[in-house]
Amino acid sequence: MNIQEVLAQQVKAAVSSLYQIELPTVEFQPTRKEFEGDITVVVFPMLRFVKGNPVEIGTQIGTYLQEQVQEVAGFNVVKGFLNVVINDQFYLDFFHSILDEKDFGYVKDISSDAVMVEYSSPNTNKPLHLGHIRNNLLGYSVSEILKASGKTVYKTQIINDRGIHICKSMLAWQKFGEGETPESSGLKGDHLVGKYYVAFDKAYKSQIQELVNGGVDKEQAAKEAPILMEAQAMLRKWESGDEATVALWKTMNGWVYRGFDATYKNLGVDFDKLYYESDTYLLGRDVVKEGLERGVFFRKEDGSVWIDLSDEGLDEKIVLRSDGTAVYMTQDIGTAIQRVTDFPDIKGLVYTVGNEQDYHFRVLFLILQKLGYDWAQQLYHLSYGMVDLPSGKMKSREGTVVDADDLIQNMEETAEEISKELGKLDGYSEEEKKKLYRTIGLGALKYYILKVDPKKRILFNPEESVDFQGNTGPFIQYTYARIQSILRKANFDTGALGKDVTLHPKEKELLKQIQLFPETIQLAAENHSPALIANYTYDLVKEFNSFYQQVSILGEPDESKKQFRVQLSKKVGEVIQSAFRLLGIDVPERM
RNA sequence: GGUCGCGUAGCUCAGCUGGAUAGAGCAUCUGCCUUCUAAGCAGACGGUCGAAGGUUCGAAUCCUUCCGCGAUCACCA
Repeated sequence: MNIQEVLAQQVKAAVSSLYQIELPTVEFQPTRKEFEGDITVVVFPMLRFVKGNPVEIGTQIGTYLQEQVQEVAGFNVVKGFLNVVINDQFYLDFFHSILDEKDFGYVKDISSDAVMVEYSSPNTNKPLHLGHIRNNLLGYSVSEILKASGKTVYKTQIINDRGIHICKSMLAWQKFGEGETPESSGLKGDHLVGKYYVAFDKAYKSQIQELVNGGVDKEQAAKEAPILMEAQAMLRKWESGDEATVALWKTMNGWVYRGFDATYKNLGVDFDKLYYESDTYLLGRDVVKEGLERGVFFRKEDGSVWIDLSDEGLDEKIVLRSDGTAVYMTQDIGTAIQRVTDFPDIKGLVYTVGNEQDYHFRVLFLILQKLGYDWAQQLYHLSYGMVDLPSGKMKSREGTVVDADDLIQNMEETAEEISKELGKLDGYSEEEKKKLYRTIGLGALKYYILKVDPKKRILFNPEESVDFQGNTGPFIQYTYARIQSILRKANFDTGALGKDVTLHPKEKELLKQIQLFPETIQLAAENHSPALIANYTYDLVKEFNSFYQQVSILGEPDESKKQFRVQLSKKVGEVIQSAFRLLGIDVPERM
């Protein structure tokens, strides 16, 4: 039981004993640094039940607590704030209780109810960029956080492997590629295919211009450009199963998948189950037809099928085209149902998709509810803000993107430069160094993105790049490395570990912060927010560095105290590692 | 135009279900490496929390209106 739960009961008991009144709740907050105390009881809300002067009431409750509760060592009252001092023993007991616990803070008995987290879900016509990185990091991290909070989690993605966008790359490759392959060009598969996506756009634009110069109206030119019409024809051939087209599609998608795999591996993300749109794009149609019979949907005169959501404050939305083919929404209905069929233990789905699709997911969830699926109550759109550049939105076809692979490589190179300047890596082999640069570079990038509230849009300035000092990944990794350095030099003697040492204020602060880890994980899981983990870790690390600076660990003459500090440092290291694992960030032994 | 989101220090961000004098980092300026890693620590400077009303003992936080930025409202995905 943490101190807040203990005190809540005791405060209620105090009020009951002093005033014969039952309080429904007690409000707490951490005591501000400028006052003495560890936890603060806010008296104001009690005034609704207990009439009187807040300072007097606070003092009376404080006196009661000090007399009756062994953990309470003292108190003071400022205005309506009762600051309670908790004795060292409480924190020491807490520390001993978690000393040997592995993965402290993680929930160990995993619920049989599962959650499926979808993330990444790229189109297969171009390489991944910074926007995808945010998506991947968020999805992966939220998955890990949900696991640590006690859920079974399946990570998945839906690969958008069909459609006009892919035909554009295919067509451009046919026209301008001269048989180029990843092997012949030395290009990564996704980059090669992306190159032809850009090539298509260039040709398309110049054809439009030609038409316009020839006197054609601009809008019409955009529809009639020959290369676009060719692409549309190619899509029709693909849908009719034309062998040559399908073969080319398979070949080029294969290149892209190998490229994606490399990037995913680089980023350190993975998936338990993949879904391909080409496999599932027909599935939703049956459901829609069935829903039509049950009156969930209605048919318009031209044969198209719709749902009326005006009762929910939304509009009518199409779910099937007049020619009977599936739209985006149809596929998503089918995919959701397919997933629950494949994994019957799923009680919820988390969709990691940008906030430009907020409306789409509101509609999707409503439709699934109206179709009567009980799990539809548990759907969550993890909506995140776009990553924009100072020049504006990233657009693959115009080449204005920060490429994922390039960015990762840049980060590693920056880490290498800084490491070399600092020159602390004597004795490391080239291989070890390389691995370390990766750890640090990726750590900087991942932390930079994950520490921001997912809802907020990120403005990424490549010129200024990502910091390595202050509230950053490397700062936290550095602290971890420092701790490991101490542990390498320390002799462990748990027998000498004192159970009744007097705590230094910094030690107490550290223990308080460690104690917050389990609830922080729960909070992060409820809010689907890795940012809460990042900020927690930062606070812990700041606290440790301050401790490290003020208090000598290995130089402490009292063996009992020294052992305590060594063990405390070790625990802080473990929590840093556990927390960073939730963010998908590695920690180094040295740096 | 309707709907949704965002607006906190020069910049990037915290601020939990309303609570004490709104916190960090970067940048600028001071100190601290003969002692456990200075990617660090300690400090200074920097704020009409977009604006105005309202609710409350108490508002950055809740409500209303307005302003700014973004997204979205397709038989595209």
